[in-house]
Amino acid sequence: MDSLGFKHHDHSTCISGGVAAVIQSCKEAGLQFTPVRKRVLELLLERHRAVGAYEILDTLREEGLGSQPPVAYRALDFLVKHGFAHKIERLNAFIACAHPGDNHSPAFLICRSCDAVAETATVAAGGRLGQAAEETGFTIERTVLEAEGVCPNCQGKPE
Amino acid sequence: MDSLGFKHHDHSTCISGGVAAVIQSCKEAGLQFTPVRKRVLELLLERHRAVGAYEILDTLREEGLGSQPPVAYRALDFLVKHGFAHKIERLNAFIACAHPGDNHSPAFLICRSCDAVAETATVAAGGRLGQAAEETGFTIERTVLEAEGVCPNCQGKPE
DNA sequence: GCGCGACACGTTATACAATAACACAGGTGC
DNA sequence: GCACCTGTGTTATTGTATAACGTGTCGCGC
Ligand SMILES: [Zn+2]
Ligand SMILES: [Zn+2]
Ligand SMILES: [Zn+2]
Ligand SMILES: [Zn+2]
Repeated sequence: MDSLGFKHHDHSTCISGGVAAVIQSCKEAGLQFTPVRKRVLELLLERHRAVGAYEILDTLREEGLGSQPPVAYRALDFLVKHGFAHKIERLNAFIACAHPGDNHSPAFLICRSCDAVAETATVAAGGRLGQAAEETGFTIERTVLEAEGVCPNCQGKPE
Repeated sequence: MDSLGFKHHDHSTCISGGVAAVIQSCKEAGLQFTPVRKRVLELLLERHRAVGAYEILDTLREEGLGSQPPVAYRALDFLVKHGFAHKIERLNAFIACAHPGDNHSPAFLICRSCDAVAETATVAAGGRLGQAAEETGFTIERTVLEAEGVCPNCQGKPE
């Protein structure tokens, strides 16, 4: 599975493709894909890993697109809200979505050595937990599923 | 399942039992269960919900057990490291473990209305995600599984 | 007894993450 | 013009977490 993420790939098409897909989605949904939002999405796609809000903000500041935290957070909130990016709770950081457009409940594999993050899909309230929830009458609305470990490229590396 | 957590129960035994179990574990493993660590565990058990580090710290300060953030974080790190408590990444908060002693990979049901948190068990690197990881050669060491929704007691409540 | 390392604890300072609150600017509909 | 909505700019503040350094204590080998 290519989109699973630890492989090398043509990164420029990865960015342009991602941006194009989001432009399309916004057009269809009547959302405003403003310059700040676009730039933040590009930054996430460029980095291709989880990025902290303040790292985003530093870049925006250098480029004159905004210098205060709310600027970055508002753009990130927009992207997350509409499924174009995800927040990695474990890292308090953000990453571009690997399959924008789909309505999905993502899961992540996080490498603790190189910080790479791969997105994959889960069954919405699936498996064991969904079962336990149903038994007790708990209604699941959203799940966070993040696995931490070592990616194939970092296997065997010291520390 | 009683330990799943949204039901009423005898809370005093819940605390004393939890502390006793941890004392026992520490004795066996040769760990130091110091006053600060004990008090923090008690606080988590008393609250019986996710508690922020600074809320813990406030109480420690009132009781003269420490006044600076590292005091609370060190105790919490100890408890988490040895499986006596867990961090809820989604809330940036901590909760006492419901089955201390067992070596387990916990999952949580978080009520967005009343903030109750129930701990349940998962298969270690289970299901879909474990499969995807194996296929790509990713080694999972730890998983975060947190479901957000509405608990049975809050179903139908306004807002 | 003495030196030493391991570990817990105390304290200062700082970094990083997130939001509240208010002002302003541009469109759109009437 | 005017009300309304959405996005942006800015100031200030709160919340979360760690770096770095010093102190005290205990157990161990000598
Ligand atoms: Zn996604
Ligand atoms: Zn890696
Ligand atoms: Zn547990
Ligand atoms: Zn509830």
